[in-house]
Amino acid sequence: MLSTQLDATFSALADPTRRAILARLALGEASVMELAAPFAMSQPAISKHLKVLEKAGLVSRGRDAQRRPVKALAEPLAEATKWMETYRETLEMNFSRLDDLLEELKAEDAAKTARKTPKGETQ
Amino acid sequence: MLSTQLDATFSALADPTRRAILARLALGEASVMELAAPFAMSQPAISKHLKVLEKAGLVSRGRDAQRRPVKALAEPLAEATKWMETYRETLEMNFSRLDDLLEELKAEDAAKTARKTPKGETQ
DNA sequence: GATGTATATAACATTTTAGTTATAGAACTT
DNA sequence: AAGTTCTATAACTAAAATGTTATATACATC
Repeated sequence: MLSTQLDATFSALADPTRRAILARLALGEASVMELAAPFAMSQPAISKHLKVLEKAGLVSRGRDAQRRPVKALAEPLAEATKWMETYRETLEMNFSRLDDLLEELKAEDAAKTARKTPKGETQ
Repeated sequence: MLSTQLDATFSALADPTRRAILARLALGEASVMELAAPFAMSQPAISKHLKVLEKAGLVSRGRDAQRRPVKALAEPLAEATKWMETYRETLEMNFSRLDDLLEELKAEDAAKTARKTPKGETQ
C-alpha cells in the first residue's frame, strides 16, 4: 500500500479531462484521436493526460497498426476506494463515540439535576 | 455535482501529508500544532495544507482561545466515492458485456466447426 | 517510394503547488 | 504590561503540472 500509488491515483482523478477520458473508456477501448475529439485541446495534450493515467495504472495501451488503443483498468481504484472507506468508517465511529459521550453527559447532567432536585419534585 | 468540487476533493486527497492529517482528524479534533507535530515540516506548511482541505470542504475550523481546532467533515467524500463507484460499475458492466461477446464468438465458432465436420464425426 | 494518418516527443511558456523564513496578531500567563 | 503560545500571512524559491507548436516516427495505402 505504497503512498505513491495513492498519490498517483488521486492526482490522476483530480483532473476533469482525465475523469472524462476514463468515463469514456469505461464504455470501451478507444484510440487517442477518438479520446481527443470531444475536447478543445491538442492531441499532444491528450497524450500527456494518457501518460498520467498510464503511470497511475488506470489505463493500459495496446497496439493496432498505427493506433495505440487505450483500455481502462479497474485495479488501482480498489486501493483508493479502500482508503476513502476506511477513512469514512473511522470518522463515523468517532462520531458515534461522540454521540455516546453526549448521551453520557446528558445522563450525568440529568443525574446531578435529580440529586439537586428533592424527591418527587419536577423542574 | 460541479466538476470543481470533485477536482478539489481528489486534489486534496492526492497529497500524503493531507491524507495523514485527515487520518489523524478521523480520530478527533486537533489543533494546528498537534497536527504539525508528526511532520518534518514547518507550521506554515501545515496551515497551507489545512487551507487546501478547508477549501475542499473536508475540514472545518473552530475557535478555542488562540487555537483554531480542526475537525474532519464527511460530506465531500460522498461525491468522490460516488464517482468512483459509478465508474467501476460502468467498467464492470462493460467487462461482462465483453465476456458475453466472447461467449458468443466461441459458440459461433463451435457451430461453424460442427457444420464443417460431417455428422457423427468428432474432432 | 510518396503520401497520409495516428501517435509520441521535444522545446517552450505559464500557472500552480509545496515548501521555506520572517513577521504580525490575537489571546493566554505571569 | 511583558512575555509566551498559537496561528496566519507575506515574500520568496523551486519544482511540477498543463498547455502550446513543431517535429519525428511508425505504419498503411496509393
